[in-house]
Amino acid sequence: MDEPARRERLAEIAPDLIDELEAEAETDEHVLPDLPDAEPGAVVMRAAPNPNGPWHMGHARMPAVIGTYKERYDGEFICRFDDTDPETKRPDLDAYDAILEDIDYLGFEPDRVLKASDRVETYYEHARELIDLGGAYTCDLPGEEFSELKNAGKPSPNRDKDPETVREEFEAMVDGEYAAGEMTLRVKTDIEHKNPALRDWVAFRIVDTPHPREEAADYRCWPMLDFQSGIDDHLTGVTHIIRGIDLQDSAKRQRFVYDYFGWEYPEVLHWGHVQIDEYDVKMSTSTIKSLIEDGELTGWDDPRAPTIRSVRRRGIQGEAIVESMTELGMSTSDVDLAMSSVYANNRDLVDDGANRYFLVRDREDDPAVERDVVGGPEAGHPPLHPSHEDRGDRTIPAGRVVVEESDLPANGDRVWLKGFGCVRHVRDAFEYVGDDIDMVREEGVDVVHWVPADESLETLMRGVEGDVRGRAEPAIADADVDTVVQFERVGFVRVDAFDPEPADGAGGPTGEEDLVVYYAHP
RNA sequence: GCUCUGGUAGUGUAGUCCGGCCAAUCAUAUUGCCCUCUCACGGCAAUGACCUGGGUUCGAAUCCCAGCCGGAGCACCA
Repeated sequence: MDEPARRERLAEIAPDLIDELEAEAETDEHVLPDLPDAEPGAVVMRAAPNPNGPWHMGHARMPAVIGTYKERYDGEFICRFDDTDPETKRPDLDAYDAILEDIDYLGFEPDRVLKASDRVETYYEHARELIDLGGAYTCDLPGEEFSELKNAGKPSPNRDKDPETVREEFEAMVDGEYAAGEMTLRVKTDIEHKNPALRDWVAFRIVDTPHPREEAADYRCWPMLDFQSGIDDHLTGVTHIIRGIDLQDSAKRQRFVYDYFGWEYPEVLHWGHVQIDEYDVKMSTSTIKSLIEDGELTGWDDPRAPTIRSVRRRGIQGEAIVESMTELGMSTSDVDLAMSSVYANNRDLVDDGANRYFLVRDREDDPAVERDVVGGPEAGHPPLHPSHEDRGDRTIPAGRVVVEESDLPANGDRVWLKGFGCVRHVRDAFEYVGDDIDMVREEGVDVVHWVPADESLETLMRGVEGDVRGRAEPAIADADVDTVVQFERVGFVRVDAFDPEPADGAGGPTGEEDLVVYYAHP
């Protein structure tokens, strides 16, 4: 009895059990916990990336989780670029679109896209209001001096300035009358708060370096993340903030501002850092950036880089990443994501569509070896997909063939060239023995992949572990660029290009190849 | 140093709030078997965990205390 039949039968004998079964199946699909106090149709969340480069794998967690909740609660997904530091975390002008593209690849589309650097006037207005409420003061103490006072629980001498002076000095900050480091605007919190991290934090500071965006290049007085983000979350109606544990204290800091304004703070969830196994390269935007600049990596989509673009180029579906990311749950402890989990999800997605081809690898420790085939048909005809015979067969010319050395049988032994037939290794040649499949089924002859020596394509297979060269069967020329195929007994790859241009960095095509593929996973 | 926060199989996760149905769930991983002209897909099975020590209790992964180990913040970064 198959699944639908079983269900039908159950519906006849115990209709109430069916409801129970369906209810269970539904909750099981929710890998992520329910959001606290979430009203369907009234959930607003934001991803707040810093646009300082394309995303690495760790960044995928935010859109994956927000997007998944958005779908569950029919909520809103805001993408807000927190680009308020033109200097130390200087925005990269290409990164805004690069990040939106990465989100799109993951299968989500933000309902709104905002840039903090467009909203500076709004932050100024709220700063003025906060000053009038007595909630902020201008402070000209050097950071180190303030830090000492703060750690001792002692106030800055500027703390009790009257609002008029504060207002004047803040306007002077806005007007660019101070140089970097000369003046800040601090939020008046509780200078004796038991957590030193919350004491009178900086809301605005002066940055001399102009913002790279032309629209924002004239501003010198910039808000700090906690101020900007706190104001924006309220103004854009964010109901649920999801962020990393590095921002654990942010909510506590921002609450002081919310209290001054009489606002209600959103629900907050924190999660730990994600580490990903399998990569040698550290998962950090700046590290990857400098490796690319040094030519160690061929770009953001180099298969050795732990970036979204890299796995995308390898033919891994965004959905596979989203599934793995949501499976990580929402725990506050640091987690390791096993790439094998992404691979397992991806195999599910691509196996059915991936046509099969042969690639004979030529590696130092397992070189490709050529042999003449004596006798037998002119070509082999393995199917394009074992589960879809309707897709037809490939044609692989025999004659002189190439196999991987480790697949070469000892002299006098037999091997089955898949889709062709059984041959015996005799005096450096393959003598055709026949096509009786019982030799495989009952006599234990191994089945191996092979390609013709002459008609095959010079192939470069790029992967996490580095580049591998080899020869692909001619029929792969029928595969479209950008499709995922499976090299039997090797793994899934994405067809990247035919007759590729040479690359400049370390690794990549030399220009002599007929085909470049990117290796996804076994 | 001060302040947060966390510790369930290799990895991730459920269970912890409201103690018993938990000799602990699911996924992935690994191994073996079946299927198979792929080491894919599919099917079956095995492996493998409650940080430690006390306490409360008839009973503790769950409550309490202490300890150990980890992560984060204490920036004019995000």
